[in-house]
Amino acid sequence: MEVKNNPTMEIVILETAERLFLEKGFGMTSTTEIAKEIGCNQALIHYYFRTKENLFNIIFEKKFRQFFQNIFVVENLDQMTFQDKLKHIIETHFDMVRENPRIPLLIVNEFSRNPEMVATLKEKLQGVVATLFESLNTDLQAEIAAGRVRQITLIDLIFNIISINISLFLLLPVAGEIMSLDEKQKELVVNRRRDEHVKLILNGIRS
Amino acid sequence: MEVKNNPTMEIVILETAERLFLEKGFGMTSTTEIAKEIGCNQALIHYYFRTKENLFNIIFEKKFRQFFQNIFVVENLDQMTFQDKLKHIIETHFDMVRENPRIPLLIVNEFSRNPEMVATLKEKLQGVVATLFESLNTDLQAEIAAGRVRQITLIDLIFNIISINISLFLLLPVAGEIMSLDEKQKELVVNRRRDEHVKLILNGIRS
DNA sequence: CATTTAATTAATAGGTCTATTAAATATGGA
DNA sequence: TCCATATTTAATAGACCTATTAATTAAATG
Repeated sequence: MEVKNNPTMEIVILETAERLFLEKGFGMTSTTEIAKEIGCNQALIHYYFRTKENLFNIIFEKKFRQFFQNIFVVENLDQMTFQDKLKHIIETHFDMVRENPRIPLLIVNEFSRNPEMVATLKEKLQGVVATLFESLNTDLQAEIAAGRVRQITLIDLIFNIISINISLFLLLPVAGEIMSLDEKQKELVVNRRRDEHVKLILNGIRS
Repeated sequence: MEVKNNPTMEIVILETAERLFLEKGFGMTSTTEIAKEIGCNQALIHYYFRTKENLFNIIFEKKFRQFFQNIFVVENLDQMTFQDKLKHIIETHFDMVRENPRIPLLIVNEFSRNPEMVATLKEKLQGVVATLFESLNTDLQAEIAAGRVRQITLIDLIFNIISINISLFLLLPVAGEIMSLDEKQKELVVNRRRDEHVKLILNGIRS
């Protein structure tokens, strides 16, 4: 017996399911539809992943990690000023969300369907971002002590960044429709907002 | 023949359906479940509302209007400074979202299920908020001209307010779970964030 | 080539969902 | 009270969904 390990079909299923789950959510996506999209037999989904729930959980966990592990990617920020660090963090986070605009919706929706899932996953993330946050907090406290930044907790600052970035991509489809924007105009808005987010956060914490 | 017009059951159905649609979304809520929750026969849902889609649309339209018509409730702001007006608007909007924390999720989800619905509804809202925005824009331009506020469009300012307010309530369930907050602690966070949002927006537009 | 294992499909059981229809029950007015 | 109308229920058609099983085809190995 040989381990076949031909992962192509398994990967095709994962990719197709990921796309559909992100587009339509768990409840509105059926294994029948995933199979039809691929052009294979519906039983094949269950052959590889047993249940729809299991398939979803694999994808959800991947997306959850992807979102939270890369929430703030930082390298070589040591010699920057606090302002420049922050600008870099905001922009990097913005770009990450732009590349994964539907993950926040997936997470929020999944949480109301199954809160235990998030509870389970959070334990696996403990300490991943802790070191960055610690270093950032040292900087923040120094800035506050120097009177260059108003009194604010790191958690609030981070919440501000995440909030403003993800809500843009949550709202953009609806806002674009209401304001009758085409794709080209939406792209312009996104680029303008990228600068605006930096200004808002940096100005917003001035003392 | 007499118009019976006993709306109690119709109202009970609407209220129950609204609660379930807000909790679980369109796809994960069945008419069977709505009926079971009420304790009536499932056919009754269809007797009053014909289809699940129709029932949902009635509720969605109501929630959509509720959210956008009251997006900025303003009365007697005339003699206030721009800063105080803005503070008042942010806090009023915050409180409205706090009372209706799941409407944004409903709207965002429904949009990806059926974009035409939002397109249809937007026409009915044209001009509702236009007058407020016009008056606010006059103030904003004056502040910018006076050098008290940096260069920013009204639309970006409004987007900032809506974004920061709604994302708090979108993220709070997940964030609360990740940070292991109980209901009491969550309430404290919400109150702290209310002040933080005012500071962030007001500081964030300083020149 | 023959045989074993893997991948894929066809068929289907069992469940739930939406929507309809016909029958039963309640209600209000003459 | 009796009748007409409104409300509610029981029953069910028809579709789709998840998951399993058995049969078929493909691939690998000796």
